[in-house]
Amino acid sequence: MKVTLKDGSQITVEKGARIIDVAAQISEGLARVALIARLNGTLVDLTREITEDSTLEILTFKDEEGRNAYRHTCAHVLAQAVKNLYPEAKLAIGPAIKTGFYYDFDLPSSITMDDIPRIEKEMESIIKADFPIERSVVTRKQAVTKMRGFGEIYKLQLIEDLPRGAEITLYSQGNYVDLCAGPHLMSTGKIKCFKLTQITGAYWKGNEQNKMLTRIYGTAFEKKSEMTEYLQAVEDAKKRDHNKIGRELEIFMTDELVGQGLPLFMPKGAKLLQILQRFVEDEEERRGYMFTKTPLMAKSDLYKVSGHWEHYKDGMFVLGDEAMDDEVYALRPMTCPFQYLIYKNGIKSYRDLPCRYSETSTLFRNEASGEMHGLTRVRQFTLSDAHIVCTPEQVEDEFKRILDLILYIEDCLGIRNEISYRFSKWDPKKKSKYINNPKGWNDTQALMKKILDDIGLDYVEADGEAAFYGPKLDLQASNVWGKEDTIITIQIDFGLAERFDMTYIDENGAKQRPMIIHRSSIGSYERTIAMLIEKYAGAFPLWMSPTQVKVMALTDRTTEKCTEVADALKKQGIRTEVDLRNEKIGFKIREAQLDKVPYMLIIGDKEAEAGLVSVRSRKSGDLGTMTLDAFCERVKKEIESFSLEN
RNA sequence: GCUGUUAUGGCUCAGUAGGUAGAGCACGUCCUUGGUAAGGACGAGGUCCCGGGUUCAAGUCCCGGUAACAGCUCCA
Repeated sequence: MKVTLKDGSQITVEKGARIIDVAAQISEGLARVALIARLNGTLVDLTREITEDSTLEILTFKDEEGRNAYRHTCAHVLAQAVKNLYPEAKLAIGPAIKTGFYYDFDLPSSITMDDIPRIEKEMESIIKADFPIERSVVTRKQAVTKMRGFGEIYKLQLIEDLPRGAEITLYSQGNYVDLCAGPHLMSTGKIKCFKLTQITGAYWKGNEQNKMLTRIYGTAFEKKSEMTEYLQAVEDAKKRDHNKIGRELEIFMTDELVGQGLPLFMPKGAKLLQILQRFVEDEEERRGYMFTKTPLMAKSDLYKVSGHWEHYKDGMFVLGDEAMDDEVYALRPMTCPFQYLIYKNGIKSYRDLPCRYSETSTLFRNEASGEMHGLTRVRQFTLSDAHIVCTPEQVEDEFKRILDLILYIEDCLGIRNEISYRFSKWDPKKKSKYINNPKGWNDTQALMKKILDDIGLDYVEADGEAAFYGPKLDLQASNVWGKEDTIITIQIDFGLAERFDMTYIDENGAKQRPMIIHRSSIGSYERTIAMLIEKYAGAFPLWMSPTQVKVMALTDRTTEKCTEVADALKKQGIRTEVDLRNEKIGFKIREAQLDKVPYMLIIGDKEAEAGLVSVRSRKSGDLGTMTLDAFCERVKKEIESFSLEN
């Protein structure tokens, strides 16, 4: 048999040779690290035999697929251990995930982290026993009989869900048998090190109508050092958690008297928000946007026209009871309908388009109580929102302009590398969630795809993530917990212009239907600030630091001089604070460092006499003395260039 | 919303076995006038999240609520 390897080279093997033997034929070292293989494009176990001329790629822990098989096998070891310790436990599913693996169980009684050492110990002994892992292909009937025999009710449901004609395989190791597509390692002893990290609840099949099962998370590595490093990195990431340091740095707080998902911005946070808002609004104005300021609530009638009442009522804060014949109002969950009414105030000509309305818009969304998280998921937030009403021919150019603005803002914030792009489409199977106009969807999605491909954006497509009125380009970022959130979105709306009967008069005097693009530029200030806190661990770039310079007196002989210097800096527009307290300079510096103040100016008798300031940077420490003018120039240059260096 | 964990001075946390509470930091006063990440002394400060229950007695045990955290689900 001829086997073609990944590098193109060919080797000859005996018919029926197992892949592990082929690996050994290539090199002893490869056979040692081999985990699974890709045979003719399919992932298989190393025990699979070669029966025809084939292409073969041996996969190791360095390959994503190899790593997944390794961890998936570890999930089976976990399941075997749980079954040994809790024989009544029922198995659900147990896949590998990005950071490790999990397995879902239906347990007779709940377990806690205190039970973990026992389970880990049992896993150790399973690994030590080095059970060979065997794959067997069975008929549907055999699979059902076997799983029914074990009382594995969830596995039976999984078998039912398998499409007709699908190959059904069982994997066994010792006394443990699992319904599983594989592939797996050759034996349980191949697992070198693992750790169970968490126990939580999770719905069966991810559906909240179903029973809540017990999910045990874990991770596994080939080397202990790699695992320690990974666990340490997870710990370190948590130190950047905006929800922790955002409170410590007094950027925001919450209070149960106010309510869930309603953060209070403290002076530093409010300053940061103002800095970002001014930056965004100035840039938008430069790029041809007009600003509106519209009400935070409206009668339900408005949302009935827009379709939000039908598609989104549960997410709104409604005031007044329709059943009691009250006039019903609702806090606005979005800005669109308000700006559409402004557009409709007067007849629009094609000469008025594109019409770009922007608003720094406060919105209210009644998120479920378990969803709130720091500043990233809140019930009231402020979005840099805009709606561009344009002709169909202008959509492409406008879309590109929007993306250009967004990329500029990302660069200034220094977050461009943190962001990935998702093209969110509708799900034709869930028509009730969307405006039911398949042609509209297809046309708009095709247009959006063309634009994205033209720009050459690297994006992933996602079904069922669209807005109810059109497809979106979502800019996604992950937080320190590895959870992904939408930071910014651009949406092409083919539905609402019709609902609101928005028109423009074309060059021939005929009424036409415009297209609308919904977009944000910096996203919601809350969520973006959360992201910035985590990105910079609270040490914001100079241009957005709430306090840019702290002037501190060495002794009370220099208080006057310090005040003078601070006033001069403030006059230049540099955000400055003074520290005249009766404390040692080391103490004041320590406090300013912990506060992440970019620059500290220290003024003692020497400086006062020489007319200089002693400069310290939070990043590089003591920079020596210079004139105040020289310092000002340095700071201003850094601010104007949106430098991310300091 | 669901599962689990948690809730004690402004903050971070102790509190043993049910017997009305402690530390460090922060805060105030005083001493100290110090040169690039914590000088010293003294002092003030607590409805132990809220509401019920058990008990002679509840921060501690039980029930309900609220809020925070993690996961699930959701996120126009």
